[in-house]
Amino acid sequence: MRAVADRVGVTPMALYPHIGSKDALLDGLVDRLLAEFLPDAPGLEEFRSSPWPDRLRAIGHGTRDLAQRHPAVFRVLFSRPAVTADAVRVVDLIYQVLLDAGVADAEVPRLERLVTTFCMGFALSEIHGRFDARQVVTRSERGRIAPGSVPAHDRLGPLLDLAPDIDSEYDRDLDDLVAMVAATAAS
Amino acid sequence: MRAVADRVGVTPMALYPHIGSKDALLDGLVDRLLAEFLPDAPGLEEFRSSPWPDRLRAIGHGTRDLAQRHPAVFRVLFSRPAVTADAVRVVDLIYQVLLDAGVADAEVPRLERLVTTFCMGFALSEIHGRFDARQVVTRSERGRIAPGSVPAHDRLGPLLDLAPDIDSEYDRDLDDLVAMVAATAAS
DNA sequence: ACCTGAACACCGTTCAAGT
DNA sequence: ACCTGAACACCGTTCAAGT
Repeated sequence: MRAVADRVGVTPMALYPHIGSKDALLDGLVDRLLAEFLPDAPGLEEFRSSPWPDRLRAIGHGTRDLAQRHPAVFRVLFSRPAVTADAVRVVDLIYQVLLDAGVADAEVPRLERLVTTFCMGFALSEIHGRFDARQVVTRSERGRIAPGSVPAHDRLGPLLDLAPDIDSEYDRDLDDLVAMVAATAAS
Repeated sequence: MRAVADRVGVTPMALYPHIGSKDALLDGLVDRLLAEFLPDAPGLEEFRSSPWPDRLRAIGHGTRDLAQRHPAVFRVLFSRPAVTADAVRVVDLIYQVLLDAGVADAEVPRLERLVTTFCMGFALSEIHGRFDARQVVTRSERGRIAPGSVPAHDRLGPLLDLAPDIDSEYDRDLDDLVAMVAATAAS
């Protein structure tokens, strides 16, 4: 609040009649985030005419890009249901992807939440540090754990010392998500 | 810090020589969270001997239960790589699930991150309010959006006015995750 | 060794007072 | 109508001083 007031060139208290509270300001910020996520009018036409797997991948990458552009506020997307006009437009794009994939109408809302939950969870993990290099537990670190108590680590061995390439990993994740949507549609 | 000090019956500053900083304290908290997540010794035996789809579902539900028991600290799991002994033990259980499912060794770490990212993202969304009732955009609210601009919402119609049953939705999500793991193993 | 008091540099928010 | 000043009730952390 105080930082915002500073940037506006006003005392913090002058903001309150305009924005109500910090929470209300964050609600407004989520709007802006989602509006930014939405392609502009010509981009939207092009988006709508591409095959659904491409659209699903684009939404996945868009989510991640949004998080990287706004790491400090991205997490508020988890605490506010998407109810503004732009939010509904974003959700509509995903609903349409699922409908075009052949997902049954009744399953569309659930799969929308599944897909966005994964993409948002991945983006949040990345910007907040869950995937940081330290996660790769080196063999020497594993040595400190009672021998035989982590059999899968022992079996995978040197594979675990490789730092993952998060970019290409996410691409493969989105491929799996596309396959899952297709499978759900077929069943 | 001040609240912790109060509970301990000491001034806030007395904590610092013991815990270092608030961040270090949160690191310790994550340990406790993961230790709590892990079944106790007899439970672990039983866990290890059950079929892998059951184990995957149990991990999914365990993540959600953990979040509900500790809503205020759950989010720190996103900002710290899992490096403690108990964290490695939890990851090992998931690696073993994937290995038993027949996932190729090289794909196991990626799928571990995919599965946990979804489960953690879902749990976080739930406790932070993203799935709250308001998310269901009623038709009257949609009326305020330019007609025809949300075709998928129009097509799905009254389906969207139904409040979702999050419990059974999560069960179906985990079924889809099991199917995805099986599909990845088969390919 | 361990703890305390005072202080520093912060927060979001209320409310009476100013123009 | 719109903004300000002072104040309230908070934060995490440092550092010299006490026992």
